[in-house]
Amino acid sequence: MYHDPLHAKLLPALQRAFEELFGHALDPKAIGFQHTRPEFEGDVTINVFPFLKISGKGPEPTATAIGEYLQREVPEVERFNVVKGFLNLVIADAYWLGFLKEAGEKDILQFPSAGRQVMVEYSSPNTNKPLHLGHLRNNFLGHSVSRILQAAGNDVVRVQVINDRGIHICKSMVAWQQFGNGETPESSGLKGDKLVGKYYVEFDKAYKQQIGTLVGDGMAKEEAEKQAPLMKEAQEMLLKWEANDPQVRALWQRMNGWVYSGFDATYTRMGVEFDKLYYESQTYVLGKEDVKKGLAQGVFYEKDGAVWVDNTAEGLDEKVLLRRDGTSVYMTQDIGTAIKRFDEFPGLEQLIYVVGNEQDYHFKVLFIILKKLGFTWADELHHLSYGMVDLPSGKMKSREGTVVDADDLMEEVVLEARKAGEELSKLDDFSDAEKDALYEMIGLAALKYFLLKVDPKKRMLFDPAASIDLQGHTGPFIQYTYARIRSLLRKAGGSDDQMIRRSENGNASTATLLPEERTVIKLLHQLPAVLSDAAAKLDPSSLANHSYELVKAYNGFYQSVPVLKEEDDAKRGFRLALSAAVAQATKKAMWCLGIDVPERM
RNA sequence: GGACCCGUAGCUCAAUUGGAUAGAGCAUCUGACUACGGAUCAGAAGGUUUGGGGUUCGAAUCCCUACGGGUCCGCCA
Repeated sequence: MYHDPLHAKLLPALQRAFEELFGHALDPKAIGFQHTRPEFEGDVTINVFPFLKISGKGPEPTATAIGEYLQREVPEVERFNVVKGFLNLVIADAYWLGFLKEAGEKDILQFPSAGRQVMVEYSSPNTNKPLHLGHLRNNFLGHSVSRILQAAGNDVVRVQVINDRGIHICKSMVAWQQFGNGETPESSGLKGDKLVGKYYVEFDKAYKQQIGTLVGDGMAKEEAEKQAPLMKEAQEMLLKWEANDPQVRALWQRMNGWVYSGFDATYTRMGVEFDKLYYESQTYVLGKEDVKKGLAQGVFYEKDGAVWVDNTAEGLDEKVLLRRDGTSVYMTQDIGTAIKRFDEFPGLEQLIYVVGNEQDYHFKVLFIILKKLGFTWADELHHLSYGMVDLPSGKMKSREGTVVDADDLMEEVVLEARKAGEELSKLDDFSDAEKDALYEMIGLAALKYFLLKVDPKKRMLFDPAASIDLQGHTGPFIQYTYARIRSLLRKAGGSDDQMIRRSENGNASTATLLPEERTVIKLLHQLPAVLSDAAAKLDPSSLANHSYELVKAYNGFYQSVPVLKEEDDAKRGFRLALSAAVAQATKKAMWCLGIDVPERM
């Protein structure tokens, strides 16, 4: 748990103030500190409206009384003003300078370890289709949340479940057998996941034709869907797979192997990673015993030979957990997998599922069931539910071919970054390899930032043109500011350590902070609280937006205040230290988003 | 039929979770380059926060309602 150091300083004094002035204890939670709006003088604002009943006075006398007390008792409070019911406190420069020194000496975005283990599950693709734009939002979110939690002092385990079994895989396999002529990734030059995806589409096409023929012969559509030879073959194959038929298993492993190497390439380019993989072919048997145990305990009940859970008391429905034939459903295996994870990781305290909001209901039910089964950790399960990504043309539909492929998209943003870079950058001394790496970094920053800056729970529109934009509220804008500061520091000569020592000199003689400097320091000062909040809410967007605010303020400062050109050594040192601190914090904040920053661009 | 999510500038998004005159970017217009890096900065214009009620010192935010957009509700995964 992170507490804003400034608020922590003010709170005890406020409590004393309430005792002494109004003879009333103050509930710490009732105080809502806010940042003073730029149009007023001050740094911290306290709204006194909630305390009028306690004080027995009007808003202005109440605020004035508290302000006078704080100014007298708290050294950091230099002066104050009162506007309506708002008490604006001006914090002394010495406080901000002290904070800046701290920001130079340590990573303000790395909290001490709390020894708390957290698992984040994300990505979790099917092996019959390549990754698409929706997976990008999922992966960037999951990866970013895992890094934010890590920065916030947690021990994070990243996992994914690979859906490597089932009728959909068999469809690809059947189609490959029939139409593939032994084609492989090597022979076709296709990425493995693309090749398998191609046969999944082939299956669908041929299957539809067969249905059409049968319906033409007078068969009802539903019947035709079942009777089509291809579907029968796929189902037979699934049975053989379940019976461990060696030939089917061999083909299955071969084709899944292609998919995995394809996925690996995509993940590598995306820059995401996993500590442990779960495969559904192994986990789908889990959960049955747990459900039976629950049945014996009376948590579940039997009806028509199947096992059910009744969630009507919770405002939900009844749900089957084991079919009449004793086989499990999707929910069963999710129950078993969750239990297995807490067994495998005895120190695990929290489990986060990054899954689209179309599964809100599923996870609600899952969490209720696990709670009913009596697991104490059930309260620490979270569904990080995110909205769908829409295209300007509407929803992505695989059947209509309007899916945006993840590999294609990454290729495109990098290409755009290259185009822009060749016009803008002055990096003639860069080798081709260095340029490649740079454009890769910039293109992916544009894409990641575009997807992460929006509140995850909201449905968002993916505008291809805007996503490759490098100006304004974008990832590359932040990268540019970073590179610019690094350039400044290089020109100043010396390491960051020297900057910090200079800032100590600066402390003594920088009597008053310029407004531009103050604005930047305050935004920097807020950053740890933003990180803490992002970790608590599992929301990278707040960190993304705040990082933008910070570098934007820095650019304003940079444009109007001289740094290297400043002749006063103390002032120059201080401004360099401020720049170094912004660069360092920005780099870490971007790391939390999974975005790299370049030294030059 | 039932449940859940969303609706903010022309467009894409913010708004410290109930606080001050609702802020940014893009697009449009105006200004700043023999540059501490112009992928930048300064400014203008752009709003009945979907409509209507309510709660209170105070509402984009909470409640009710209507409208609009989306999702889920299978002995599928």
